[in-house]
Amino acid sequence: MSEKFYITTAIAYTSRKPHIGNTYEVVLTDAIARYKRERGYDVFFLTGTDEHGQKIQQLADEQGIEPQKYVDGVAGEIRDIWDLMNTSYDKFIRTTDDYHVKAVQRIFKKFYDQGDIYKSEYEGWYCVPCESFFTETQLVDGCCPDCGRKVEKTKEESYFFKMSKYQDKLLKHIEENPDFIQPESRKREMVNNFLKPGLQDLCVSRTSFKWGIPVEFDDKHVVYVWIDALSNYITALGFDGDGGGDLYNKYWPADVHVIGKDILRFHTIYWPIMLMALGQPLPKKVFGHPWLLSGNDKMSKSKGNVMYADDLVRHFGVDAIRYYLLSEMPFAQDGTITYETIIARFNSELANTLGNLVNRSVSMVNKYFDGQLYKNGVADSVDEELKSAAMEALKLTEEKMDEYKVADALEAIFSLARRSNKYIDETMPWSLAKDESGKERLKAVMYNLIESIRFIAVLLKPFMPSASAEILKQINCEDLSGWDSLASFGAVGEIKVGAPSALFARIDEAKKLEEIESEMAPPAKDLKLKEEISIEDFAKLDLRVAKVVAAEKVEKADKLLKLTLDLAGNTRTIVSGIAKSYKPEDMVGKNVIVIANLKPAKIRGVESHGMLLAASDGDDILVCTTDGEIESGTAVS
RNA sequence: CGCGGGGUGGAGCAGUCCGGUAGCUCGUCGGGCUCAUAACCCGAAGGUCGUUGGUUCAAAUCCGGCCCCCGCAACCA
Repeated sequence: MSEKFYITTAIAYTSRKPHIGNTYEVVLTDAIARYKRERGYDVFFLTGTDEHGQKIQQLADEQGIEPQKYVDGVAGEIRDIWDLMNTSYDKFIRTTDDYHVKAVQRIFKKFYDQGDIYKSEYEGWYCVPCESFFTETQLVDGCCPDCGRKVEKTKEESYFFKMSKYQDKLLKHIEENPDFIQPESRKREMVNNFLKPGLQDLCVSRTSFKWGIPVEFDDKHVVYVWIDALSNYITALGFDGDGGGDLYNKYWPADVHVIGKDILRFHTIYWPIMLMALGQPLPKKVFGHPWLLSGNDKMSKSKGNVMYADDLVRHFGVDAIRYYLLSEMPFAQDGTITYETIIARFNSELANTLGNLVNRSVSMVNKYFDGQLYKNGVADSVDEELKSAAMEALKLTEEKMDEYKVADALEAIFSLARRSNKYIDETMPWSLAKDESGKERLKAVMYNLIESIRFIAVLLKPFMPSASAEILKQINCEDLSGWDSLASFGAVGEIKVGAPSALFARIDEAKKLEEIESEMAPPAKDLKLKEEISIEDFAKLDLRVAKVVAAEKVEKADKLLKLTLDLAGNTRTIVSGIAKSYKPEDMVGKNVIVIANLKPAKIRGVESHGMLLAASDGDDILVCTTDGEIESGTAVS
């Protein structure tokens, strides 16, 4: 019986359509899953969606529909994208699935019954207009991160999980299993930041929203994300709170959880502790992959740099995007994606190196031998070199994939493609074809070339399934496409190859960019205006021009600048949350617009007399200024 | 001194654990070839390996100081 291999992605949150960065995870996991299947493992590949939470309730409310209907829509969209990317998951779990809900309720109850969960109060900051809780660190300058208004300290009844009870056991586990957290650098982060200082108890229920799995024995509460979402890895296999059926017994523990580096803490601390509390074995490995950045920035809606899988696939094709994602991402550092780099890699690697190799080779076999391949003993030293390059590519691909270094594995395969191109130049088939005396040698050359291409195609299966199949079809080797057929170079028989056709047509960069540009005209956004006000309301604001005469950072506050302003000879101090975007020296001499009659407030111990106007998209802040010089103190209306 | 990562030819990375000719892909320039998707092959230019001190016969690599960038900082899924 073959060895089992259980691999999972994190479940995707159904708040909105996932972007290409989110999609990367499932493609990466798919490549590993497909590779393991090729190697003969009995693979179970799980993915799915996380569908509960306040945010979803809010989004559904905004659209005036039931949360269930909302998540049905988004989950469908996510699944469509996963399918579009040709991912080979065995199960797609949704946290709103019946069996999951029931199992989570039992798990929660079990924790409570055995004393791991207790009821207490969760202290947080509450924004009344937004009806939302925030933690200290979420606040922006001490105000609501959504609306910018004041928040008040509030208590909410909550259930807590006693994390500290298991921390020593977990620390021991991590130290005894050096491969548990990958990459290694993340492990240090987890251990030093969280485990060594001692774990705080984790809040595992909420009363402030309803869209979640109800706590059976206390229906005011819903299970908060951790227990709900993380449990999916076992409930998907049929774990029901105490044990599971055949699937669970066969596949658990997971061989690897593939997740984003941002949620590593939940998977390497909270999840193992939950499993310990359940008396179940821990996953063997947690791999926190890096982020895919758009240019130099994190993809975010406000930056307008979000890319989606379906758009990219429409322009470049599924396998080209799979290839880009898998080859571009380093193992432990963030990767980047731009249209320019996609096109550059597409042309140089897919079209030139790989596509053209297949095309020129198949063309020659057709041209010289009417497509017929001959196996004869004629050999030269360059043949040996090609052969060992093929065996080396196989060996390297396996080595790298066993460490999940997917980009390195692809590089090894393309290295064989480059070597094969070189082989053509070394053997000069066109020259051999010129007279009869070269024919026997030419047969051998064509044979070696096609065999090398077959190696490439088989090796590419986990990464680019369709392109691989297309190559195998062109060389008529669909029956010789198993990984085990690579055991020796020379397995292909005296077959007849098919007709050549371009695998990846070169892209005209300027033309393609223009095409993309014209499509990108963004649709008008919903401005979500606040309620209408009268001119009298506006007149209450006293806006003035002020000149910044001095600026300094506020101590122990990353985001705050203390500004000294001049208003027609009057000096006043304003504290402003702009330090992330402006250095103190940038501000000096600038004209700014201030609300001059705002009630003074103390921020980080500094009295602030007014507020300056600035536009912010959440990350970048730009202060409002005057379009030229004007006397300070001048009214603005 | 909160924790962690990074700083290597124009771009992106490897090499650093286990000191000893600085490697790969792309780009640029020159040459070759014509089977092929103006592609492929060869060659060249280009780097004080962030900075500074130390250890050593020898430092990108080991040790110390400093500078810059990025992530995380606990319940934002």
